[in-house]
Amino acid sequence: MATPTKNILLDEQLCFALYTASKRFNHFYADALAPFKLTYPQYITLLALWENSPMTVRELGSHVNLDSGTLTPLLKRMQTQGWVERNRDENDERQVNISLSQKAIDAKLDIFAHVNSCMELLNMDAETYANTRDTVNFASDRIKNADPKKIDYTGTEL
Amino acid sequence: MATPTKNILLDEQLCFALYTASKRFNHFYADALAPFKLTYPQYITLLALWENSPMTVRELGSHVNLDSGTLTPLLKRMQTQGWVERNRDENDERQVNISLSQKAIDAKLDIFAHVNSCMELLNMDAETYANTRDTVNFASDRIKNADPKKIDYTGTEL
DNA sequence: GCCTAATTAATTGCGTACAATATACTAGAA
DNA sequence: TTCTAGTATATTGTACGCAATTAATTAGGC
Repeated sequence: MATPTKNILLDEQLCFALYTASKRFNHFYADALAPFKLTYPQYITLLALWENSPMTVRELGSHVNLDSGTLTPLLKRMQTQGWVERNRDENDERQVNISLSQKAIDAKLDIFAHVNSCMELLNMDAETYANTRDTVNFASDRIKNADPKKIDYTGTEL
Repeated sequence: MATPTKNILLDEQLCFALYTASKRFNHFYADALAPFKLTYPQYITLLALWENSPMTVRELGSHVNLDSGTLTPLLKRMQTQGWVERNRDENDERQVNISLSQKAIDAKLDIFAHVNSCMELLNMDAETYANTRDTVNFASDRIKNADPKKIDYTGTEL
């Protein structure tokens, strides 16, 4: 007798919970960042740069987990809007150094204050917030280290 | 004396944890679904249809949280690849009914079996998996109900 | 110095996401 | 019936996200 295949229900999937929550946060930040005309990926790019500027495109990408295919056009838009500057490295012309503009340096505290105000709407105490984040990061590590390419497909040909 | 603004560090943000985990799952499923030439959004569309077919575009969208701007082209690609059929409703021609193709009905158990095999790579027992999902969904509800448009920006003009 | 392998960004192509708009159709009021 | 408000999908425009490729530059071996 064949082993019955375990059913998969959409609303029970962790992937779908993460996918939905991530999109909702994207929408949340779209509204929260509207006064600054920033998108969510642009905001996390600024967060990374506020911690460490300048960085090469590669370094920046390793912090925000995005590659040059995403970052290059994103950074060009941010440059157009005056948030960052892009300069070829003088010593190694393969590299492009991304640095904060004065506007970005000046706006930091205003953005932090406004985002912090918006975050209070979540009604999550610091402990719940931290526990949730740690739980997500725990799962995230597991996902990162799993490689489905190792499992070869043995079912019917398409 | 002014209140000091609370600092915001990228790696401490729940939004970034969710954003990263969601992207990693997307990558995980890209590999897991490669034998079937399905993307992750296409897969959750199939999950919804396997539970209930046919559905109108609108009904489907309410299950997977996507609007027609995303679904219309996605469903056209899935139709081209033989996963779904699209038919105008005879009674109400505004609606388009999306139904599973025979190929999708036949492939269901093969896809479930392969995805389940891949999921074992996560090394998460059922309880941890369920707790993580519930924790994410709890936060997701909070994010959904928060509306940053209610907070007006009082900082410096841009 | 000269050739080759490695490194870094940029580009290309495809597939989402979603706001805003347009189009087609339906149903209800006058 | 005709006008109108509402509904359902499609289209348009902008911005990711990432695999794959290309182009430019650097560094290492000889």
